[in-house]
Amino acid sequence: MILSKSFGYALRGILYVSLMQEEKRKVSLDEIAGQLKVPRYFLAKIMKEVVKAGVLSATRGQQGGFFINSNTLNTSLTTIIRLTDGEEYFNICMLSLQKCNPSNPCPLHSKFEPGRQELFEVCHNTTIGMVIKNNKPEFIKSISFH
Amino acid sequence: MILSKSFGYALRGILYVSLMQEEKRKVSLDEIAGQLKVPRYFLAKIMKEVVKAGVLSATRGQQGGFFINSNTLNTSLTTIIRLTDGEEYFNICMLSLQKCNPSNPCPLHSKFEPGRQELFEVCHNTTIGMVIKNNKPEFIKSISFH
DNA sequence: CCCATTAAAGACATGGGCGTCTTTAATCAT
DNA sequence: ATGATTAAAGACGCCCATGTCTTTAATGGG
Repeated sequence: MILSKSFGYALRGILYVSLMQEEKRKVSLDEIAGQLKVPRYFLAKIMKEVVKAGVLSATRGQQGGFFINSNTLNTSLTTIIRLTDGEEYFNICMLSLQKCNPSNPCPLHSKFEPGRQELFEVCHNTTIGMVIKNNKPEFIKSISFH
Repeated sequence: MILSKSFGYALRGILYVSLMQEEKRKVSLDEIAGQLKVPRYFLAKIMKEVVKAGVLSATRGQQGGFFINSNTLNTSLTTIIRLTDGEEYFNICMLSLQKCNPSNPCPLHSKFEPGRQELFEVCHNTTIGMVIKNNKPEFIKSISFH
């Protein structure tokens, strides 16, 4: 697995809430999990972190739920990866060598660098808002199919 | 983790054996694990698979150990990844969507494709022999440091 | 032939990602 | 106010990658 399952759940959850927000309504955990066919309780944990990080907002109680805030659409994929896959994700050596770094590289460091850099750039330059922009009719379906 | 720890252990083990082979000698598991500072018993399991796949050869008994064969230097990184991270590694959707594929892509499929392709190409086009070629004096050290 | 040595094979333990359930706290409709 | 609804928080279990140990089988030295 290049990225964790948690990342997929988090991103899809955020995208779903952002899409629904066009209708100015809050979205409950049950709705998200149901629509995206994602394990409800597990998603709850992840969404809690997403809210804690300020990427989404949420209120409890009747008519409560998740909703976007001023950060949401500007959030980059790297921000989400940091939440779900850890701060160090982008620095871990492909050979799992702790001391590998640009100034003390492993034998494959330079080989892997372009691909890793490309993936990082894409994640860094892609925001939730940009993904939402490409608003195909089947968008919900495309993040719901199992 | 982009690639498993097992991949790092396998690759480093294969590289070590290949380097020692220049002195025409077999290498024991104890030597590999000791030199590379890798969990001995865990490495044993991985090396068994490496031998079973034909990437290295091995004999038991006194003066036994691991040694290279006609496949070793031509083995690509993708072959090793297939052993340690599974056949499907290169096809898994970044959002963990099972039905995501080029003809039914997730919203980020095309974004991730160039980076993934780059990594795949590098792995596919890089062989053990090519890595050995860049034979710096500190090569052993570079795959040994923890 | 016998024994030390070595990889192969299999049993078992651990840790973290993943998943489920229960309890608590907040919010709103009534 | 009260109760239904909702997210937050925490306890618990499962599975698989990782790691350890023991037993078995093969090989070569003496």
